[in-house]
Amino acid sequence: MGDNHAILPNDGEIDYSGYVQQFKALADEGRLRIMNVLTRNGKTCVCDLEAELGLPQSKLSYHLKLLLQAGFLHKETKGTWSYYWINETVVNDVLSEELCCLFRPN
Amino acid sequence: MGDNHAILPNDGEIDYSGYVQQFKALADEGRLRIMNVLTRNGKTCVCDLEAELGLPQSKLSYHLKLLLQAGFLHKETKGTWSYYWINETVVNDVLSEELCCLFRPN
DNA sequence: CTTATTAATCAAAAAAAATTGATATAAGGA
DNA sequence: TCCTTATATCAATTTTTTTTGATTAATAAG
Repeated sequence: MGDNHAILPNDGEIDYSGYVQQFKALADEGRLRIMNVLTRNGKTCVCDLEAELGLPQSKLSYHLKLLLQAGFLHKETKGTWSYYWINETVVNDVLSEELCCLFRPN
Repeated sequence: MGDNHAILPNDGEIDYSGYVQQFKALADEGRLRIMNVLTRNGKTCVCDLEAELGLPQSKLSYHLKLLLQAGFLHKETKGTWSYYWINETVVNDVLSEELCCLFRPN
């Protein structure tokens, strides 16, 4: 029990569940491709993602949900359309600058 | 096909497999705990990790292999002991500075 | 009000990953 | 050499995740 307690938390004090959820969300090629398209194109509706990625609608919906739940995406619904875009704050808190342009904007 | 070709690769040009492997490696609480212990303690042998983490040996070996294959760890064998430690270069290329002290040193 | 469109949800099946206990390997010491 | 210790590997099982196709819900347009 050292003085670095506040800086280096002990193993027992850490709640890993949020990190696990985030890394799981990124641990899939389809979802990384979604992140990449949204990084390049900005706010996009599901139907356009469907066209751009060539993914069936229900599959896309499933993967978008995981990314959204992990906090990596924002979502807005307008009429029957749903738009998704990158939550830069969350992405930047997780990913390195080296991954900029690939999965995080700017 | 714009001029930003070199900076923003198109979806089709990206090989995601390495990224997927890396995020999969991090997408597990046991493995994040291993990363955290190694971040805090530096080079450690498997038997000490076993004791510190309370994981059965074959399970630990399995998870260490995944982290090693993803590039996040170095490994050195001395006699019957195997020592693992963080590959800071690779970790830093993937994770944000905010994750410093948790899963990446310094 | 009927029909078409967009997207989310659901349940079943398929695929992938993790756990377990046993066995194998390899080094070191008696 | 024989025994012990440290670690890796293997095969079988269990668990988790993903895929698929169908259904539902909600809006909009005619």
